[in-house]
Amino acid sequence: MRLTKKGKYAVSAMLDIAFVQSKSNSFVKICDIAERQRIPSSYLEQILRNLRKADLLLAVTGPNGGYRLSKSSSDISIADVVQCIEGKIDSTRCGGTSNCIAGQECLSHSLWTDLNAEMELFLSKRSLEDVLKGRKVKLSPHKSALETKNMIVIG
Amino acid sequence: MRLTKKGKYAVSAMLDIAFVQSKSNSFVKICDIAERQRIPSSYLEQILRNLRKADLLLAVTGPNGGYRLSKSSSDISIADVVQCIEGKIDSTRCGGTSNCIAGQECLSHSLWTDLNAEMELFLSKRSLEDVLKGRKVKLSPHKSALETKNMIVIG
DNA sequence: CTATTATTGACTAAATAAGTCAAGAAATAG
DNA sequence: CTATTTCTTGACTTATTTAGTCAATAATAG
Repeated sequence: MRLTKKGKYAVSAMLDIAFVQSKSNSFVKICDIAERQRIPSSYLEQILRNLRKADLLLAVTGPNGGYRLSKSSSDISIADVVQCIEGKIDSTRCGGTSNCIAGQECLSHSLWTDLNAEMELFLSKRSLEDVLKGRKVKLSPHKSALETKNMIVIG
Repeated sequence: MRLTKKGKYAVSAMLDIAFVQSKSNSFVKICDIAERQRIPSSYLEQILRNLRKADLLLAVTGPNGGYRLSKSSSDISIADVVQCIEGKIDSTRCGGTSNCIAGQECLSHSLWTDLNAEMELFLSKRSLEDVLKGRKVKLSPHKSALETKNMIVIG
């Protein structure tokens, strides 16, 4: 299981949407998420696109459009989000074929697959809601231009 | 905690050395490890160099020289090896400063640090010896040139 | 119609990982 | 002492992946 900036952006974006939704019920725009979460918006486009294709998000085009979660934030795990973006990554040397070396499964093979399973379990036990509730969400104490636009610091 | 091919090569090499040592007590040469584990030998040089600098290996130059573990295979964890090669990597967006966004710790911050801790724990609970014992080590059933050179398939 | 917002896909740039090389230094067998 | 074996070092190249950009398109509300 790989974990890059892209996957973390995705989680941040999903948490942002989940949070906004829990307050207002309106659709959330790419540019707003990008601004709050400090993610390049054209990059975020790509990411949300994939989350939508995986049916984790719903999108509505046009004025007052934007994104919403496709289901409750308690029904979407962090693993769902990460796997959608990073893909099913196997962490073995052989690419999961067990043909590591000269047609044999290597000794470290199960070490890596076990580690992988461990990570997946960890992330699948945590829903967006769990993570949101894990911390008090508060407005930033600073008063920058961004923050006055109802900035939510939920990374 | 990052985990690249390089780190996996390192683990394979350490397991190889641990295994050979458990049988013969002789020093293990780079080129033999490289051949058995299918690791480019000039790349492996780099890797073993780092393991040696970190005092996980001892090296002896000259005829009949090579490498040995600096301590018992039960006293070297997979985490030791991986961290030596990959470095202490933090998996947060902020680089561990907790200044993720606008000076605030992001919500996902502890998610990533917790995941990191989980991985580190997993790998530090497993010594080279544990991994070696986890699987029957056997000679390859095929009879290639390589295998006849006492090839040990322990990846 | 017009403004707003997502959609798409091809593109570039930056970063990192993977691998190579050549010259050197240490140890030892003979 | 000398030749050989083996590790040592650091700079180098190449390949791969990640990160990010852009411009044109489609959908929808008012």
